[in-house]
Amino acid sequence: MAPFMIPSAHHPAPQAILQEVFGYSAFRGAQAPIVEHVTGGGDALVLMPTGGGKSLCYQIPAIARHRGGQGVSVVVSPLIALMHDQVGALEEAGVHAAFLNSTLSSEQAQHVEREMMSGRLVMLYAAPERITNPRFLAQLESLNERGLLSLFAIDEAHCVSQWGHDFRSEYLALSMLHERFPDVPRIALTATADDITRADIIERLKLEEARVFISSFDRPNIRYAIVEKDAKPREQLLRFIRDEHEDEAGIVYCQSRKKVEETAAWLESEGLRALPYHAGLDAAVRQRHQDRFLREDAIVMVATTAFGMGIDKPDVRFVAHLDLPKNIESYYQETGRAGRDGAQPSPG
DNA sequence: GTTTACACCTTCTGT
Repeated sequence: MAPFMIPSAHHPAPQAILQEVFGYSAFRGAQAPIVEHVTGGGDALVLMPTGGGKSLCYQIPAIARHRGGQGVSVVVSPLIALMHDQVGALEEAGVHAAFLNSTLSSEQAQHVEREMMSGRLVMLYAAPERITNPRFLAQLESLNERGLLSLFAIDEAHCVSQWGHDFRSEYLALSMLHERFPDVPRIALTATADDITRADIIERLKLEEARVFISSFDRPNIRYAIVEKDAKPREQLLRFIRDEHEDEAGIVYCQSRKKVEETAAWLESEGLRALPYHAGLDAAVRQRHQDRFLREDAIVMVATTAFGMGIDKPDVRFVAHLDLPKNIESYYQETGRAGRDGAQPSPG
């Protein structure tokens, strides 16, 4: 048997949870020191690329601390779809997790709140708008007074920097978690963080005391190429797809909804299976297009930035940008959706 | 200059 980690006085060994709950025999990369640090009550900022196993970095501490009698971990998540995915996977693994969001009926929400307030729940997922709501904060206070508020995990923490300043201001209000619950440890995680974003997350979330864990962001199977636009960029794109990615799945990013629709329609008229995706489309249409992209082969998704977070398709073979992304992190984040399976793609 | 999402159960009137 491999050497095992020495469990702390109060928590079961993380390694045992990894094996028993998730079925893995060993931690990858920096997971082990992160899990140990957070389980022991330390704050952390985790920068780990797509596919690096970020979720386990807070889920295993949450389980360990719950088993150690420390109660409920609260996970801040930006999207309802992400909450559904995570909670579904945890329940399948036999972990008592739930979300609170606007898709629940009031009866369902009350049930989740009872599970939370009793301390039976291991992990509760919610959006920052819910977390910073006064009624919800009062519930957290009550939980904390009884020693049953175990951990805050801020998932996709680049949203603090990306959205907090204008689009979703509640992201900035998350700093209150530290002020109101100074003894509850916090872990923030993201796959996107250059120096500026990282400093902004630390400042906005008041994570100055947190230990920072930075994994390598090199994705060796991704090739980056910048090509000068010629007079007809759409035809250039079509040649790129036909010549280099015939019958393969890929994503084409455009800056505006209008350009998404025009480009998708044009590619389709040229015989490709292309679908548009942006936030102005009907929810049912968005869902249908996303499902087709995930399930079928060789779909080209033409999208705004609305498409991407939480998309876990292993065989995306190219990510093309018809317009320049706003900044380098956006570009890195968007191209990062290619080649999750490790095979050789070639984004442009 | 564009594009990104969550949550609210809050009011008024005439019968």
